[in-house]
Amino acid sequence: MNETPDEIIDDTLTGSGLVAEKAKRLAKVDEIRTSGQEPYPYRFDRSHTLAEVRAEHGTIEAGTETDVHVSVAGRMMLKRDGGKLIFANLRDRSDQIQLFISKAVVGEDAFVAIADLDLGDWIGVEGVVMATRTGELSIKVRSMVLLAKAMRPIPDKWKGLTDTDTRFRQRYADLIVNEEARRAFQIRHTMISSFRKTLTDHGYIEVETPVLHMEAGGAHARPFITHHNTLDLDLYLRIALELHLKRLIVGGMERVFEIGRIFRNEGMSTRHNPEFTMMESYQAFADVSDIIALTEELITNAARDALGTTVVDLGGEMVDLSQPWRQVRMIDLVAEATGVEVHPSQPVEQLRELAAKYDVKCAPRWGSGKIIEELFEATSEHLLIHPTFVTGHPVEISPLARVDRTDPFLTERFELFMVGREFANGYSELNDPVEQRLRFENEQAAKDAGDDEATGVDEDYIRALEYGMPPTGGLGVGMDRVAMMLAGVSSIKEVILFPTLRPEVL
RNA sequence: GCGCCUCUAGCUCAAUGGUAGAGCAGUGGACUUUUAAUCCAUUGGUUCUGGGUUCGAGACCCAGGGGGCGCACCA
Repeated sequence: MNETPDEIIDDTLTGSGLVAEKAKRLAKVDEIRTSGQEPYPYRFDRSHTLAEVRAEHGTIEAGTETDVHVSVAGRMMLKRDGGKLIFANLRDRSDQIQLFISKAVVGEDAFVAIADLDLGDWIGVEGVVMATRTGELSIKVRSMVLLAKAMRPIPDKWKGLTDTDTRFRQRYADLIVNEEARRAFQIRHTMISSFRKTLTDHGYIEVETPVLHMEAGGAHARPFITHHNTLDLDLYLRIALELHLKRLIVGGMERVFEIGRIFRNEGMSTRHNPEFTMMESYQAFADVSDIIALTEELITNAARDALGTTVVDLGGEMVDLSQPWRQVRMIDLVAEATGVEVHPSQPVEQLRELAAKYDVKCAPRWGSGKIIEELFEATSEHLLIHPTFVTGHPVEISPLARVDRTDPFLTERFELFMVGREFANGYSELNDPVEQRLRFENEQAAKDAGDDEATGVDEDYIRALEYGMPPTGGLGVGMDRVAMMLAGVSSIKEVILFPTLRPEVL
């Protein structure tokens, strides 16, 4: 190396790779500091969001200028330099508006500073609202301050980012350039806030229960295991919200819900992320029929709030959610699909034979109820495009649900399906502590037999039930899937800001 | 975990086994009503990594890595 450091710097400053680009922008920051300006000021007072500017003045006549002064802030997304006149596009969260920068108005120094901005820089401007000759609403800039210098170039100004790896790893960059990504997360936000409103309107109160569990109960799933040092105790990240929320019903809170992250140590796919968001709600004195009605209301309201319509695209078919949703028993769907009547009271051998016809492989310990569910999944689930409440799940696969008041082999339970996917699950809650203990013991037996998704006996939960839980209806909704449905996307990663990915090799 | 596809400039994409290119971004210049501004000039490469075949590899082969899709898993 016989180059002097100066020569090296000169070299990077004349190149245009990423390293050179960053070096140029760092040099600009130095220049700004040298000139007595602050490249990263602490705050900026804005008078309007861009959407407010548009709402208040969007209709002014082409070629006119108001005397309305505004201060706005955002990221500079485009710049069209015209010698003594610069047009730039400024974007904030709410909207995008054109900036009209005239050398004669801002003066020589400010004009040079603006011309020297890079796409992606955060700026605040003060000026008057106007419309150009072509009618484009603009802000005639009188002064500009840099709010934060961008060191890296933003991705392609009109094709955005397409590489899914980069989009999910660098979500910040995705959000800067991809309008659809911003839209999906706006829909997700509106949906969640709609759920909160519907529930609180019904007298529910929002609670928070532990993420760290002694026993990973409330669902069948492999848990993540972690360790608490002080207690020297292995703990599980929750796989469901259910058991703690029902303890609160025992405590007399009557109507509770939680929207929370749960964790399942299982495969990842377009529909599965290891951590995802569940909404669970429990209502004293209610049964499954009340919960079915609530579920319809929650999802229909969410569509109306997030999309402005109850008509949604379900796998290419436009469906009005405000129409009544179908209810059908799981055993009836299986009978419909196979032409054979099925019931969990049947001998397991009969169902095994039927399962074999449909290529459903049965584990030796499965009973009739579990096989019926597998048959349902193999033959019927994927056909349920329109919203459908599948009801009457066998007792064997529903350890926390109450037995159907007319059929001791079934439970008062439903799962909601749309586009062939499960969205929600609810039931009349089992509140008899003696029966609950028996159900847990069956689970324990399955666990002992090697089922690593089965749960053990939750003694504290039994103790809670022994204090008395009123009749209760409960619900669980996979919020990510509702968001996917409303946003019209086919991958769960499109509605999770930072989906789980393998570590990046830098 | 298995199968198929994919990875080239900051971004979006090209390139019969034969000198790695374009558009945007960047840099220099012209322009006071642009809209992905336009026009002229121009810089920029570990072709994911490591091996191999070949006179010659971005391309073909092997191994590894990231991602996508499908299957499995997910009551």
